[in-house]
Amino acid sequence: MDYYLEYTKVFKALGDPKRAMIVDMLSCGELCACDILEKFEMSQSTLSHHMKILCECGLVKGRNEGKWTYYTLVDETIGKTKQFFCTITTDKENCICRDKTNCCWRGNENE
Amino acid sequence: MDYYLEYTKVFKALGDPKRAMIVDMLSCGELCACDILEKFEMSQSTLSHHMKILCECGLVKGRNEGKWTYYTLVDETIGKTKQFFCTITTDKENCICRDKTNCCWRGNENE
DNA sequence: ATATCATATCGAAGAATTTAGATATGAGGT
DNA sequence: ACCTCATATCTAAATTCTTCGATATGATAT
Repeated sequence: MDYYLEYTKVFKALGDPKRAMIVDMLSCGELCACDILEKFEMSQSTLSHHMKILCECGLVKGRNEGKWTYYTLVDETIGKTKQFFCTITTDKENCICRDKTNCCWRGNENE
Repeated sequence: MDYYLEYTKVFKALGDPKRAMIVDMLSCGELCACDILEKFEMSQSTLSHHMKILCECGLVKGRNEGKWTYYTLVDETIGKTKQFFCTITTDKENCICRDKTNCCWRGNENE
């Protein structure tokens, strides 16, 4: 069930309004952590934590330049996530609802 | 910031692989709770809790018929959520990154 | 080499989420 | 009326998330 897990990580990352807002900010181009921090009322360590979550799910990537870290959105992940969202919300031949086994999700056994 | 909050609820709901899988199952049409429960290794009360979260964010709605509850996806929410996802990941004139005030997210003060 | 700046990591507290068992509700059947 | 079935709600334990202060790291400037 890695398939679901991969994309639910992205959704979980976007499930926090501050992180969704950070993504929105990055949609117009690269920003460094300090630019983002300026806009929010949160500590530097909290922002760093949120950026890590956004990076770990693949939605954002960081680039170091001198003492700064610049962040950008990752188009490929965005595209794949849109695709995933469409897939799970659209009728289809090979949907899990037609799978007759009763084990489509059993925790971590297949990870 | 109700705008972000509204959709981040949907993402949070989809941020659990079991719930994403339930949505996938519903994509081919209405199912009752017992149909869904059959496919998963989870207790009835846990499923009921997950269905509540999916309903509360507007992604799913329930319909009672006799002793059964039938669930379906809500197309309108799906469409709006796609739109939101596109908006926050696409460059745009009125992006919050161009908003010069430094208060775009301050917790609940505007709710 | 030392000081400063930007960012990351650690550690801990509090809040929220996930889960299941027990119980409640409400519809149907006998 | 009573029993059973499907689902919801309550409660509580375990886990995960969020946040921040303190500290570490690593780059640049003096």
